[in-house]
Amino acid sequence: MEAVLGAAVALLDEAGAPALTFRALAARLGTGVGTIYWYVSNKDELLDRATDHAIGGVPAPAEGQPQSDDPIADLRAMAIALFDAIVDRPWLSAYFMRNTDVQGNSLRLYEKLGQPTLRLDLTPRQRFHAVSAITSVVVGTAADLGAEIPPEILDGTMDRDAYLARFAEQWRSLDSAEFPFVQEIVDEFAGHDDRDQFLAALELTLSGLRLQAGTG
Amino acid sequence: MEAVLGAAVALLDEAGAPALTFRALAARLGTGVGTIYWYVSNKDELLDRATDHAIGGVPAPAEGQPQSDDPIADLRAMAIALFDAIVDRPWLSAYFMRNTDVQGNSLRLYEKLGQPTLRLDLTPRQRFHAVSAITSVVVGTAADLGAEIPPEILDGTMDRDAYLARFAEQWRSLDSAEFPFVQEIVDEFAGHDDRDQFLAALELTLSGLRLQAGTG
DNA sequence: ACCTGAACACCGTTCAAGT
DNA sequence: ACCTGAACACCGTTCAAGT
Repeated sequence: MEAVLGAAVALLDEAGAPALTFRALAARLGTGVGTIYWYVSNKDELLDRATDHAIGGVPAPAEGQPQSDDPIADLRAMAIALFDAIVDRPWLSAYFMRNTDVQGNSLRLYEKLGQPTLRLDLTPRQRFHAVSAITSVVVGTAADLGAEIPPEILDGTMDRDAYLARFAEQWRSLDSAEFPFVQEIVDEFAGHDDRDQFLAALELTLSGLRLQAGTG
Repeated sequence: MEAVLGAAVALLDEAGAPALTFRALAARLGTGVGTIYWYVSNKDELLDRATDHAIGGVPAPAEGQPQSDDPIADLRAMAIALFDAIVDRPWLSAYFMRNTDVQGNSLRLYEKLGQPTLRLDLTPRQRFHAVSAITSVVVGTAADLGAEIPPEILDGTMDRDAYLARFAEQWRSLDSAEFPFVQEIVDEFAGHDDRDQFLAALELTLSGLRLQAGTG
């Protein structure tokens, strides 16, 4: 079982979700396709378990210094740790927290992410919504970061800047009376860094949360 | 072409992404599979165009009363309109804004979503990040809303409350010393409404944004 | 310019058969 | 209890051939 998940994660890391097929997995394990079905009842469960296996390796930053005096800072640190894990493994975003029945590690990470909210002056409902919001920012931005990468870039045929520039050029050619906003942000888009984009989105949510908790 | 996209959207609406196959589409159109490849060069492009086709039907709430005196309120209205559109058609979330080359309607909607930020006191970069953050909240929460629905529920075999209750029960059985946060929010989770969750996440981002813009 | 559908190389999943 | 791999019913995509 451990070997199956390890090989599955390896395949996903090497070439993304499409690379994980029962045949490829069986070949890597040196067995037949049927064998895998003894450990896992279908592909969804395979992906759920592989995702949870990978999430198990996400370092909990709160491990060393259990908690700072600022819960918001702890939330930020956890969110960034999760984001970094997903950036390294874009295939994670599609299956994270999909089924906590099978995803014990994901549930533990969810707990870690939520604990700092217990030190904020919020209702249970507000805490639940806050953590959902943060998770959604992390998974949402990390997901379109993974989706954004077209085959041309992975090939190395075209680099990311050139890819963005192509869009930027097309956007610049739009009528500026009809597309004032797109014109306004096209330069930002052309040179944008995904991590900055994520951090900015996270900061908006966190400052909204700080306001809601009446802290600072 | 129009007919192809119409039929594709119909298939997606009826049974989700897995239902859209070239064979099913050809059958519905009364032609051969090869025909579709004359209009579209592969499945990704088919999904991009179908998504954009559907996005074209999203009502721009700013149409009637072009803008209120509160840009934040206009942002909220646009975000909610987009969320509602995606809730009705969960398959949208995976392809929205993936390729604006082909997605003219999506770009127009992105523009509409961004325009209110022009009336806020922000830098271009802040405007870009704000709209990205809002888009990410909308798509992120709407996406796991679509993913959350397992076959058992679509069948009608089990209703949503019972499904959530099953998880809640499992969560309640966890050690409360190790999982204090999960224990704290389990009741909220069990009865949660996805729309409320989205609205709460949106509100956190918007209030962070209002703070950043120094308005109100 | 537009359509056709057989053919190819893949999938996930099952199952009778083995140890 | 665990493994095997041929077989089945599907995919997306191509292409020689038609109008």
